[in-house]
Amino acid sequence: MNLSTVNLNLLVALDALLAERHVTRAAARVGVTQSAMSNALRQLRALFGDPLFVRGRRGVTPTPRALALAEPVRRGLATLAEAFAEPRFDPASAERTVVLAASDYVELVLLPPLLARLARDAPGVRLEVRPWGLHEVPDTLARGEVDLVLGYFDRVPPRHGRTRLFEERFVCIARRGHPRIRARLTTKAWVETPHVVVSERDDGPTGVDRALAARGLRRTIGVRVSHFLLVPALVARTDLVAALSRRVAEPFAASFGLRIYPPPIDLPVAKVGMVWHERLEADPGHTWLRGVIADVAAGV
DNA sequence: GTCGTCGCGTCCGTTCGACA
DNA sequence: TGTCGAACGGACGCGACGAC
Repeated sequence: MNLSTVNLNLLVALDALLAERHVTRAAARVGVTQSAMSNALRQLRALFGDPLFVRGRRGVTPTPRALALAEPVRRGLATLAEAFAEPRFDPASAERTVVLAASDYVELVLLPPLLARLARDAPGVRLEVRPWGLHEVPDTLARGEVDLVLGYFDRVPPRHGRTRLFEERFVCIARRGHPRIRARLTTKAWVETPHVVVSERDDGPTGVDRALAARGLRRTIGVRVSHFLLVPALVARTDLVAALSRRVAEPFAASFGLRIYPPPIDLPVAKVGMVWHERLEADPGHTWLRGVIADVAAGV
């Protein structure tokens, strides 16, 4: 039988007739008139080459052929109903790998509490983190190679969703025993001492540079690196200084022998967020994970 | 965008068979 | 014989679709 020539609504009618064994009640069950149900039965009879139902005392009685069709039709309709049902996501039983793109800074801040939460609530959900800078949304997100990007985003492409996660303040760091910087950090000493700068691109000023420029100041850049976690080690072994995210500076200060200073000028507050492609907007698993990340971020 | 065709469903009326 | 329920046919409306 070529299914493309069959009106599959007839199976719904057949299922109702098998359940009700009464044409009028079967019609009411499906939501059509008795006449339409009678017409459906006529088509079913032609399709299967069998009367399927014969008149009985009160209603109709199924033939052996109709009874044989009952279970396969019921199973088929149940499968279709399941396919059309609203998709659900059960974190406790889900098996899924989620690909994130994030800088080492975001990994340091978010991954430990996020992994602890996943281990507790969704042990089958695994994370794969790809290194990525802080400021730009990678093309891999639109291509489906990455599920979620975390960072500070200047611009988000169209057809992408975004959520703000937390704010980050900068502090200044220098090694203990630095020849120019003692108990207090002055603007003059900070600007004149060479800096470690974290930047994935070398063609533009950072937020710190723009804040300095607004005051007519310009700092000396000693070295540009691409990893935040490298900064404490470089500052500890050289006379370089840095403006660094507070959440990175504080955990490393004691072990690297660093001093943390409040910035001598007001620095902008960085807003860390997550970005995803619109095709994942309604995905139940992705929606759940975004909620978990937002919840974890609220506690960092 | 308009028009004709086709399929499908509704509405209404009629016929037929089973049964109390 | 009256009632109930299935089957059938005709008129009509509606939406999809192709041709122009």
